[in-house]
Amino acid sequence: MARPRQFDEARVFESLVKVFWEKGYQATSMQDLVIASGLHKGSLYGAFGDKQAMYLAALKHYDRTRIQAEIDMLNGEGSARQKIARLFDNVIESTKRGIFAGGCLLCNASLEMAATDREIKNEVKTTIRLLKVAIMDALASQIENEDRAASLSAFIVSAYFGTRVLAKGAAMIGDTRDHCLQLLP
Amino acid sequence: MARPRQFDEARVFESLVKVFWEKGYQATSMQDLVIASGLHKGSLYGAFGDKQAMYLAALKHYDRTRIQAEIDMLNGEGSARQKIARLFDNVIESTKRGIFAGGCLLCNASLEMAATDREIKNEVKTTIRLLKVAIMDALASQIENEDRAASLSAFIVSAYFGTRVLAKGAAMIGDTRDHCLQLLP
DNA sequence: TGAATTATTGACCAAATGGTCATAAACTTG
DNA sequence: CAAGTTTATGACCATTTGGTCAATAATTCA
Repeated sequence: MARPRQFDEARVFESLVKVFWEKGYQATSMQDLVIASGLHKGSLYGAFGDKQAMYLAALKHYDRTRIQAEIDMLNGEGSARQKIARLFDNVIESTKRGIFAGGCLLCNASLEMAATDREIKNEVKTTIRLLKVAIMDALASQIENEDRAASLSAFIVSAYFGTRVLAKGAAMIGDTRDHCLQLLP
Repeated sequence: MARPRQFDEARVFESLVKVFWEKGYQATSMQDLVIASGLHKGSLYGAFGDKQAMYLAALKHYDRTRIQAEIDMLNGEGSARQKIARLFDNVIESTKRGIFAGGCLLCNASLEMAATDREIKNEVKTTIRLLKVAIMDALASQIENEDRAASLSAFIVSAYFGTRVLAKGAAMIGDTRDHCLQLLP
């Protein structure tokens, strides 16, 4: 063994997430990352490799905290209605609280990076799938037909990401939740 | 009067749209714009002012061609069902044809630029509103309750943009259309 | 034709970009 | 402690960035 890391990895991950979440990949400079993380440039490159790897690490951290929290909620107690409602309520609430204008790093990554970076596309794909499965399981208790539950969950994911786009441009999120709920029995 | 423009403005607009559509704002360099447009750097700056203005001009051109085409379709002949179905079919088709992975410049602009550029946020906002109104009018023939038509149209816009996000990351667009149609009488 | 006005061109620039590297520091194990 | 190994540091680098500008060319109107 040798000299151990002196920085708190979790805290560094968190700072990278915040910068990329707020500014996106291209608009974030190494300067931004240095300032946000408090580390020196060399340390960042030593720990991650390059800027793309930093983004990927940040995205994965985001998925395993923010998105996983939604999945846990979907796997928890409550009716399907309650769970789906809460999924959208969380978007509405974060928009109101102004958390990067209600944006979502996963959603941003899909649009900004999935077309050009294979690894990120993979991460996006698998995380979206996990979210879809969690929704499907949540619906299972109330929708017998498996195919119907599958396609309905895909649809809810779609509507969910749509709110994330609209949150930044126009404020028309409110109705999306109610109409999704109308589709439930 | 004096020396007139020598380049075909429409063609230049179109080339700017394509570059920004494919790469986004930050990832597009002036070099890219110079190559795509065939103009020299000085001419571009002379005609537009700066890079942000080029993006805004490209976005407006996109809105007045691609988005307007959807709005025209919504204002045209056919039942509400047919029109909404076609809205989503167009996304599915462009995804299959590989047009920038089914992406949408308006959607990208909302996520990448609306938070930092007031003018672009405005353009995004008003265009989304136009789209929503067109959908509402299309629904009017079959939905009496005006409030219901309004909120349903907001919802469809949301689902529509969601497909644009998913088109890049995962392929789960198909079901969205059908579920939207289920909401129609 | 010539004065006035605008467009075109491409060389040029300061600043910022992502990334490297030699050196110093800190820790583990024998 | 000393050898060995990893991390931390910040100066450094080539390249690219968005943007400017003076010179030239093309056009209009008197």
